Amino acid sequence: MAKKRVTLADVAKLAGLSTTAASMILTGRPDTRLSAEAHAKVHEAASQLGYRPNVAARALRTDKSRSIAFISDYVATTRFASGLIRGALAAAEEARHVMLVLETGGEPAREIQAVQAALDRQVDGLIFAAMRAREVFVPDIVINAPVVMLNGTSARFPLSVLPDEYQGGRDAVRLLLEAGISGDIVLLGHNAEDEAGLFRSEMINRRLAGIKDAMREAGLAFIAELSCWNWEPDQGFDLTRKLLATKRPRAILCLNDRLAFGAHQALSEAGLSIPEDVALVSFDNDEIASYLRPGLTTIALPHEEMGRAAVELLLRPGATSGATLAMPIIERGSIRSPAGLI
Amino acid sequence: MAKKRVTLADVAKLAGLSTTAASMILTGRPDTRLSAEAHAKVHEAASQLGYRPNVAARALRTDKSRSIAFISDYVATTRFASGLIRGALAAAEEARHVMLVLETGGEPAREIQAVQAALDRQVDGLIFAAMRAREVFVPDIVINAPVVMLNGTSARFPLSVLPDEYQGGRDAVRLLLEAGISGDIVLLGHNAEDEAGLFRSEMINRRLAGIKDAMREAGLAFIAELSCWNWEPDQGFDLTRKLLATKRPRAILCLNDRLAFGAHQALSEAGLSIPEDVALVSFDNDEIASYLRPGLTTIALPHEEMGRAAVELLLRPGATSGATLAMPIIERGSIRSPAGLI
DNA sequence: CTGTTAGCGCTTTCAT
DNA sequence: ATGAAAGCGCTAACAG
Repeated sequence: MAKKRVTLADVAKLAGLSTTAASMILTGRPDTRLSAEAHAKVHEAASQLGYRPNVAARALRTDKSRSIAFISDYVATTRFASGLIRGALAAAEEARHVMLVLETGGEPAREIQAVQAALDRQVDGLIFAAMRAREVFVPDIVINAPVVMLNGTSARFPLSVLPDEYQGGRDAVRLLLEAGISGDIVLLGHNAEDEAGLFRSEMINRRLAGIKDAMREAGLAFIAELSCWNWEPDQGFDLTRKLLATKRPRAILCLNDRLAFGAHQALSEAGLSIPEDVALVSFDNDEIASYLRPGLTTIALPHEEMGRAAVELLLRPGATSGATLAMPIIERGSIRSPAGLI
Repeated sequence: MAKKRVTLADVAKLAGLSTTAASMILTGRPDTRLSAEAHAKVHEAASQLGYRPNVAARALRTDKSRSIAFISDYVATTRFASGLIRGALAAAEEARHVMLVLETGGEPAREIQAVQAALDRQVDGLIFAAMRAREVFVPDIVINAPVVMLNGTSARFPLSVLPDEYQGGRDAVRLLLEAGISGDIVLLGHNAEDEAGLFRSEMINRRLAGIKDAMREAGLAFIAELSCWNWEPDQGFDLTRKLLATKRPRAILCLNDRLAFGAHQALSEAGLSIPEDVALVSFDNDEIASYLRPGLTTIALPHEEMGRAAVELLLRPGATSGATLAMPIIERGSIRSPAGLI
């Protein structure tokens, strides 16, 4: 048992050639001109022996490990992460790279650990993914490898992959307008402190900017702006219920789907029907958006595409500018229920 | 720029010692007896230079890469994956290992690719995580490293980490009984084909076995068993609505939270209140379980603990038996609303 | 066109 | 108690 691993030397010996020849043939270097016969023999020997190159040895020699690191603050806390990882994984696989996943919890000490762990393994590049913050702290370590920021930005590293929040904001308003809604709209989730530049400020500011510009251009203003710190269903519920005590909105524009979920609950409880009495739009395309009845019309965060873009950017040699990805409009039935929509 | 990486030789030179000495001191071998002075000098030099060992080189020499592979069929499709990954990541970090994450989509070709990619990188062990299937296909490749199955089993590899579905099933019934419910219970999600041994059969069979045993022991029988193929909210909704046309259950035991979510919608629509009119219990502790009003009482899948257990098992030298983890009872308000429950 | 040689950075006998 | 030297598996100069 524990058969010794087959090495390049074994292959070369079986093929009756030197390891050099075997190496060149197997790595498929174009500039070399070995006989077709040699090629055949080496490939034959390799597959017969089940040869697999030792990546550690190769990395030692070439400084290329065919692996990248995906370092994120949180991976499970938010449903966002999995889409990001999935997309990144798919792109890495296509490029025949392997991905190390590391989580830091946003703690500086763990960030340093993570970056060093990755660097110690000679990764070919690093992705810093942000689930929570927008401006990401990247430990002050010399990083001799390409870096791309995913869903975040950093002063040190210019390459970022971001969703087009501004346009997303505009689209949300446009959907309402196109459904013939021209007033009595409330905004749910606006938070003054965000605008002041605190928690996830940039991200939300862009979204908000798009919303407000579109509203202004249409000559509209919100009849109420409900703000809260925590964008969870219970907040959406409470705020909406309170709102309904004094106002009767025609539409509620929610800053994320979880808030919309809570609003949906409050609306149902009040006997209001969606979308006839009040329409709902929101952002993210959270899983719950499709669970509601009617389904939530939402401006999606293109997580999978973002993950994919980050890896492609990382692996493209001279990449010089990042990517801003469109947020797809997912129409379900919470604004209007045309034939064919759920 | 692009300062050359500092190597062990640099440290040794600065310390005025041989690389041998530096190596022994830095790796902290106990059996060697170098002078305290030598220790001090080497450590001093290392930290001054910011020395970091090259893991690839070390792996080449020692056959230990301090990395493990996490190979799963699906990572993003199910909300399960992230908990599993998160737990595994935490345990790996504590053991100073790094984790490669690979996704196969359950396709044999990709499974082979993934295993080889991992093996090529000399991983110290592999975890096969199953999100969909129970019995996992592991490609027939010689794997000279420990393997543990996570949320699945394999004929080839005996070490598995599984949730205690049987006890979980019993607990669900017990909760109903303890709330004084003693009849008119319906089972939602039972699927005859599962019992026949198809899709995720084993997992569900154990859960069902626990439920049925507990029911029988209490001298109870379901007044209806609603089966469906796809355990999603819309199915739960349709089935429950249909049920309500002819029967008035006192409780619905749902085989997962998404089904319960749909049942909840149908119940609310019918003007029935939870838990007073009908109680709800289910399984998984999906995120949505906490979003509902009242919150769903559910038997949780301990994903994070499972991920953690898998890594610990993998890294423990002589591990010989797997782990079966308890499914925690998460009491919210869908069976009864005692003071303090949401 | 092919083979020999010299390392990549590290650990580990084996001498001293 | 410490160091010289060999070698893990591979690739890249350089000869032949």
